[in-house]
Amino acid sequence: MKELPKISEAEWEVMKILWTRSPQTGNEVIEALEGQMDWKPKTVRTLISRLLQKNAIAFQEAGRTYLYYPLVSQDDYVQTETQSFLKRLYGGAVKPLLVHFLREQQLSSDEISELKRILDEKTEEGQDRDRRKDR
Amino acid sequence: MKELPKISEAEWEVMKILWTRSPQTGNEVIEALEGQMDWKPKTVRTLISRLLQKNAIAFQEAGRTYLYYPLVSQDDYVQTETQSFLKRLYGGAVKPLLVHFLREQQLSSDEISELKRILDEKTEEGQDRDRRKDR
DNA sequence: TATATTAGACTACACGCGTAATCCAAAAAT
DNA sequence: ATTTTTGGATTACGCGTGTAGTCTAATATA
Repeated sequence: MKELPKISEAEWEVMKILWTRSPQTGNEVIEALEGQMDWKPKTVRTLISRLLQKNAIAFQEAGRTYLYYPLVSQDDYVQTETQSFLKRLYGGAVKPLLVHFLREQQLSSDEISELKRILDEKTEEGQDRDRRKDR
Repeated sequence: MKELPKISEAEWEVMKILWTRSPQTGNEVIEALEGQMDWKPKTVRTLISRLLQKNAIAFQEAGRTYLYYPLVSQDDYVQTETQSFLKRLYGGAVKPLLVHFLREQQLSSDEISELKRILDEKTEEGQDRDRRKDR
């Protein structure tokens, strides 16, 4: 897998805007963040510049202005970040986190059912793998 | 809940040492990190100082040297960090993360069984709550 | 055409962090 | 007693980040 540029917390907000819709002009991004982030327009433009430098986004020229769009997918991002987060806090072991969350979180019956269904699928795969490799 | 001091990644390594055993002298901490982190002793001492300033740890004097111990619990920490991580990446929604991990991770049959058991418990609680509040 | 506006480029600046080195007083060693 | 070692305090320094402000060239406006 390729190296994803490191995106800071503030930059992340900009990325979210561009992930939900793109391409957008700087002003559109600024507007989208308004009232939500309480940032001066210049601040947003700085963040955009930094994301450009990091190759997290790019632009096409549209007359006198630029249309920005993401170069990395949110999924890739969430994936990698989650991985490193887990490593840091849970020593890479996913189960403790899962246990923690299954226990602590408010989950609706529907959600619980869905999670169980997923686990059932995993059980089958697991047995499959066990047969092939572990025994 | 009280405010937990912000602990950086490097500082976290020091905290882990003190969480597994405390109190410890600076040298003990340095030794415990040796070979694992490739930090100069002075670096570790800097981290210790910063943790003191942040009130993440404290010490008792023992003759000419100090014995350091944590002031915050690892559990509290993991909890808060996880919370803010989730908020940042998953918009606070836990289910997508759970789905993601249940799907992607290698889990043993035993682990899967345990997770299912937990979900079963939740189902009961959920029905309970439903009876009391939702209907 | 002269002027005001504006998008993007460049500059600013303090604070946290990673990564130490230097300084100093007290203890250990000679 | 003098010298060496050492734990802790203080200082260093470059990079990333949050949070903008200034500069400039082009465009919109009067």
